[in-house]
Amino acid sequence: MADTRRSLPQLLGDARRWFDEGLLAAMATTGATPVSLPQLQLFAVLDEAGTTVSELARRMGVTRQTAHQAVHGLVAAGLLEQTEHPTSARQRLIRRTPEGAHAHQQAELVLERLEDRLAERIGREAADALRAALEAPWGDPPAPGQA
Amino acid sequence: MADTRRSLPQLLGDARRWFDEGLLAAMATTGATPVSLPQLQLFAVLDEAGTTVSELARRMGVTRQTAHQAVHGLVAAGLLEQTEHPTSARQRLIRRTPEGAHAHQQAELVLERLEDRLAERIGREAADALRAALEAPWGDPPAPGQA
DNA sequence: CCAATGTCAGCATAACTGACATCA
DNA sequence: CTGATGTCAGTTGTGCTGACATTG
Repeated sequence: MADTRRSLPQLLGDARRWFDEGLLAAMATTGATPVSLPQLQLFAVLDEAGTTVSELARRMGVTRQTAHQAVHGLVAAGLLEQTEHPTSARQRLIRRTPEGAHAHQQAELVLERLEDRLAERIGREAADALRAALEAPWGDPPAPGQA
Repeated sequence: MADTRRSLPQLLGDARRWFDEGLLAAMATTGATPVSLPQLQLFAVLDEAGTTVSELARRMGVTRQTAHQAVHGLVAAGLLEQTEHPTSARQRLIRRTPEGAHAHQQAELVLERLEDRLAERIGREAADALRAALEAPWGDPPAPGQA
């Protein structure tokens, strides 16, 4: 407590770790296919219809190559599959296998429970306010020159 | 928007990136000694009196070795120094050099400004609520067995 | 020819585990 | 002797950039 207060970045990091640890632990107990954190993140940006790797990369905010790597791992694990695009031969659709869909639902369920747990501990209003603040449009990080 | 809402971990990660990018950019323009992100994180857990590496590791939530590595880099950069512990010969105190103290203040100032900027964009109440929610005691991540 | 895509390969960073010497 | 500390070393994971073939 020597310091006035902990820095926001650090608090944000701790909060994220809280969720990540809970999620990983819960997924591990399901006994199913072990997934890494970035792979879970990839799941979060998937959609039902199927998507291309480039599109996934844009949604995750990483490069095509990074997304490709994550997809590759999940394909190898049998949770995703690549199918031919109906109209375009250069694009390949990424979709979940039945097992992948199951894991996906499992992960979303765990996340919901974690959020409920958090609400129990810090109060529903605080949890809602947290989500609201995070969902608000923050814009780009301020450039120092204009500060 | 196909999905109901983005996952909290992802939102938290984005928020953290927002601060990290702004902080790094601002620090870069000061022209001073270039610091990496983990090194900045290390600065955040320092105190005036001086601390041991093991203690810093505990505060950061990482292993002794990881903390040691970060300290080593900052010592090499001239921002930190290791001095002998007054009473114990096996412990070595980590303290800031004058230059390190300057960089530290600089970083804290930038962070304050970033938080103000955020308040301008999402509203003061939302920003305060965010900090309040993050500072609340979350406890340990829930174990899946008891869910 | 040009732009976007999917892919492979190499590199950098940052965390980890293992091991060991030192000292209370 | 035991435990905590500081340190060196190696390893793993995750992201990046560079390069190239393919296709619309």
